[in-house]
Amino acid sequence: MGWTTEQKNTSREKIISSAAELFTKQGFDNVAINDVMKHAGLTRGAFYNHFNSKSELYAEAILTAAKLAKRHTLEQSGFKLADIIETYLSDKHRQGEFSCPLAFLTTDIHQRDDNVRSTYTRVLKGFIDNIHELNGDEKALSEKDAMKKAVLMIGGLAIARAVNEDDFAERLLNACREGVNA
Amino acid sequence: MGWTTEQKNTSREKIISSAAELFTKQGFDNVAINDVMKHAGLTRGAFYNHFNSKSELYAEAILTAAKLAKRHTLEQSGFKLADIIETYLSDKHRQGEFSCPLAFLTTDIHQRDDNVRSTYTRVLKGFIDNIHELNGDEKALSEKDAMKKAVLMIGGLAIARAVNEDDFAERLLNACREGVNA
DNA sequence: GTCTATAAAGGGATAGAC
DNA sequence: GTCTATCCCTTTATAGAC
Repeated sequence: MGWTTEQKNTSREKIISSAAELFTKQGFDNVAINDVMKHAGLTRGAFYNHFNSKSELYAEAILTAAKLAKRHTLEQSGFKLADIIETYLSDKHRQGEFSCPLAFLTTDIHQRDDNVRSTYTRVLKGFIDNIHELNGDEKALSEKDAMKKAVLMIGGLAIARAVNEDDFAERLLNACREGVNA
Repeated sequence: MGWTTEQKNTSREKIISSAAELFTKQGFDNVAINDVMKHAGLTRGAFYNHFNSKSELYAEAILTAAKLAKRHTLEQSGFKLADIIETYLSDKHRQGEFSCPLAFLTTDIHQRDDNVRSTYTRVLKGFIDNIHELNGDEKALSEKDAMKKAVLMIGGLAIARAVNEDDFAERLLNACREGVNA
């Protein structure tokens, strides 16, 4: 039989991008391997030819979801920090039009294995680094200040998504927008 | 047979306090009804005599867990806002020596039903109100400022718990402590 | 009200054919 | 590499005895 590595890679990519979307929006436990494979146009049995466990896929999905969210955010806002904050702490983000795994999966991560938690930690560090870079060299940001901004963005979005009152959530996002820009 | 309402209430309280502890630390999906009942010294079958569903218990557990966390925090710190922040954003809290459901369950809530989300929303509003009260009348806090403090506390703790590097988590908590006090 | 037993469904992981 | 079929375990919820 002729299965090229290219075909295998294509399947793998499809699985990961499906997982990125489903896991980020629904969390680890609410998504079955079957869901991911169906979404990727494959069946269950093929899964273990690409990954050793659901958890391993989850870690990959977090990386890809973070890249997708970053791309989406920059495309919407350009490279000015204030605009990026506006996009990140927007109602559209809260509604899931796009989805940053740092904010959508925050408390899910603590329940997972070390591989997943290390991945999350790495992505979070990248997020904080980006804040430094986007801030420009003008008014040298301390690590503390960058962390505070990151927490207001990620934490603010996570909390606003938990709340089931739109106007209250909007006020929360608004307060955070102001706080990050301060 | 003589089952008094008092005995029923005692059982109910045991179930709820067990649920408060287990759910808050492990999330909704990682705790089975059986776990809660065992922890309460009962068996599965008795559960549905007290609650209609796992989700209904979860909502009750969030209320009780919030009260317990508040009590613990105030006992540790007294009523000065700066001390309370110190306790809330402490390594002990991150390690689960006590557990605020707002921070431990943040992204879990979005996956649940409206009853649970309403409960979370209510507890969060109470948290923000407490910030106002504890701040004293001296320098009238705006709603925005109280929300920013709440997000730095709840979000900061939630994120610090996801991270699996102690020193990085400690720097995060530290940045938030400074941010809330500012 | 609590117990044991069980129904009924879901999901992670594996086996073997193609 | 992907498919169908299946093992096996967990879990929510219910039934009926005490």
